Amino acid sequence: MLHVDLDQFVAAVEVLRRPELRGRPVVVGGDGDPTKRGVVSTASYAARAYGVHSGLPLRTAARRCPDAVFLPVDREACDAASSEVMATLREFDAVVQVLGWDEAFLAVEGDDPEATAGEIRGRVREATGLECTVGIGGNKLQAKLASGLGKPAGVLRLTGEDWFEVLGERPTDALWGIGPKTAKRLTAMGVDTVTQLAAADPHDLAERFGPTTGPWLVRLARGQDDSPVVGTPHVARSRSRETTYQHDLDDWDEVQRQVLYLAQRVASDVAAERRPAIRIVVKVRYAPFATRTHGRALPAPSTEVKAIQQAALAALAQFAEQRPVRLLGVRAEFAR
DNA sequence: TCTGGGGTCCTAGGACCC
DNA sequence: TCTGGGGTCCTAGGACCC
Repeated sequence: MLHVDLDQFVAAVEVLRRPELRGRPVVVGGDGDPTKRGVVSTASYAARAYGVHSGLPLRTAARRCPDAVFLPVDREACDAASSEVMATLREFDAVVQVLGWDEAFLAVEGDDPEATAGEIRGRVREATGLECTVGIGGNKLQAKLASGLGKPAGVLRLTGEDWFEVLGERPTDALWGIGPKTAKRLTAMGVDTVTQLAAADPHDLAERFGPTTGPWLVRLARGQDDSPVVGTPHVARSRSRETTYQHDLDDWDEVQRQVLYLAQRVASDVAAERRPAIRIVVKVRYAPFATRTHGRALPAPSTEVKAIQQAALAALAQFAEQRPVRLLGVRAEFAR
């Protein structure tokens, strides 16, 4: 099992077009203006040396690394580069599962995965000029963790044998699927490391985290994962559009107009999908950051702009509080 | 000078039914 | 003057990932 992960993908796409940026701190995110609201999508390794990383507010990034070049995300260029990479991966004799722009799993047979990994790195570089890291593992979880540890421009193997040697003493949020909230809850139970989580009682965790999540956490810590590599194209469950406003909206009529606009954009996405939506959900983030959602089922499955806008307005009407708004979102759900 | 945009999955609680 | 126990569906919220 291989996991291919492009190095600093969104920043690398910009460097490809502007070679003079190579080696420089490049920060991509928002609309490229670090004085506005927005976060870092990808920082080049030179920028990461200043403590700039994905998810960091752009304004903070500008303070930490004032000499960085700030750029907006060029979606079309990233789409194109990603397609080229994935087409290159599909030339190999393997089932390929794409995850977003810059990642893929490859289920490959063969007794020399390091050689295959090296070949993948070479072919991707040749075809696109982009560097990637390849993780090798006995399952998707191991391969995914391996690519993260092997970055940048490397090949690393992580197996059941060396799993605890490499990860055992690390905090639980080193695992794929455990974030800061879950790590904190685990710490409160006296579980700090991967080894400790692996030794936890699944029934005990089921009571605290639910019947699915609890036992899954233990399997995660043990490096166990039997999920298959799925090569069939991804079918979206939902489509959404959202906007964070540079200035909070304090006029509810304006909020209604913005929801209608977002609903119209979602409707055109839904129409392009050629699958009717069954439910519309409106998301409101009140200043400073409290987020609420309300939804409304469509009277009948539909791709119609009017029906989707009407459902969005009905969903908006369920919000009791008309306080200043920072963010609005509209999501359409498809039938399962 | 806080905290994007686009997704997925799971949980918990209430409604409803038998 | 008390009201069980399941099962299922729907909704809102939480957490996580890229």
